[in-house]
Amino acid sequence: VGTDAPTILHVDLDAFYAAVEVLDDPSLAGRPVIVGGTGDRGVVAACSYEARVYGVRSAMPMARARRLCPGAVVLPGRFDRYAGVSRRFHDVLRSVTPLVEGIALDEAFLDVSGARRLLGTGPEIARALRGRIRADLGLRASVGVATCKLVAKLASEAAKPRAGSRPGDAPRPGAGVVVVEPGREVAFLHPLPVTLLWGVGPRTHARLQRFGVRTVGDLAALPVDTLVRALGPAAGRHLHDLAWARDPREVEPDRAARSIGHEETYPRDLHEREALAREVVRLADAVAARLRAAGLGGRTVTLKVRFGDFRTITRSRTVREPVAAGPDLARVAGALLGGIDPSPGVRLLGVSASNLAALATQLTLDGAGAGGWEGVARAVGEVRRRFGEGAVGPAVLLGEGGPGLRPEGDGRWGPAAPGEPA
DNA sequence: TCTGGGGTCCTCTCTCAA
DNA sequence: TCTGTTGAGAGAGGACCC
Repeated sequence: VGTDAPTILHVDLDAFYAAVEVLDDPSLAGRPVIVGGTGDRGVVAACSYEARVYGVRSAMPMARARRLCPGAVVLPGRFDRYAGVSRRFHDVLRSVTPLVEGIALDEAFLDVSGARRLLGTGPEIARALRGRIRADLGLRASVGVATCKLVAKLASEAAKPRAGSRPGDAPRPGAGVVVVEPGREVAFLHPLPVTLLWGVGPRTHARLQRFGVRTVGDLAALPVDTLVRALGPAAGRHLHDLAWARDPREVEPDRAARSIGHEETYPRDLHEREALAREVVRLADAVAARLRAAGLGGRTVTLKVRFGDFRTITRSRTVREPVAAGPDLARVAGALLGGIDPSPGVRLLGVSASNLAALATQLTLDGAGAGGWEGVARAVGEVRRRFGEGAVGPAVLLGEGGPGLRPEGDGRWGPAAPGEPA
């Protein structure tokens, strides 16, 4: 048992995508801004606090968001730009400690236990970080300081600004930094709504409501056995521990990816096998490009199909040797597609690779292994790097508006509206 | 109201081998 | 030889997160 509790920070940029858009176009300041898929099937990826007053939330269908807030500025999003800002954000964090675990573009945990001697107390580091993010990036961050990840995360949530209560109201600034002192974790946690806990989504919440659980305190009062019966052993025990602020998870700086995939929702359902087969090639090509960039191959290839009625199935196959080349991925995924009846109409198609392993490049450069596609893939990567994503790609995609990957960001939150750049 | 795309982790079922 | 046990791995689905 350590005599000194760890000091964990959770840093979260406020309304990240929308804030970047305001940064790049100051005329948007103070207006409701919504970033996401602009087409009929798009969803909200992020929105400014001025939009939240109207009830707009992330993950909400864009059609509904537009109805709730007709005056909003709706933007398709520029993923590359956000990723660039995110890199600078993480650079700022790593200037404090190497123990930074990125959770998303706009969010990270820091273990500053070892930095305290040099840089001051947790709260002092938190305030300094906030200031540097504001000065260097022009963005606002909320920071939670606590002895474990869960409490730090909820503390940063508590530090966030709040939307006003009536349309047109200005947002209310948050505390910016919220500190939960060691020993105060349970008192902080128990009054909070149970839905704030990591792992309590709509389904689990519905189950918990049957036991009258509304707050984290209610959850903590439930016997573990009851929870295990209701939610299963892993989730039951885990949530019970969290409700008592027992969260031993460490900050892990270098988490390796477990899977790499691409999926796409179409503006209209696809019914024809040929069109779907072409899409599988395109998605496989996209996955292959990212696998190669990471120097990885996948042994398991999964095809995901969502039908018009939203029923979703996956079909997967595990092969002996990791594959990374587009044609190899496409062959496996295409075979899986062959076992599926597309006649009800396919809304979404996805291809992903898992069971990842480092690629044995030396063995395959001369085309001796992995189907002989490695050399070709290398050349394709080089041509795309020099001449753009559309410069070269699978022949089957010719006449489909260019063979290559779409630029990152386009369609990232659903199909674009007609007339928008595709 | 009509539901994105990037993922992670867990559970259940089945098969096969020891 | 027959039967039961166990564990690993694959495959499918589901819940959840940002």
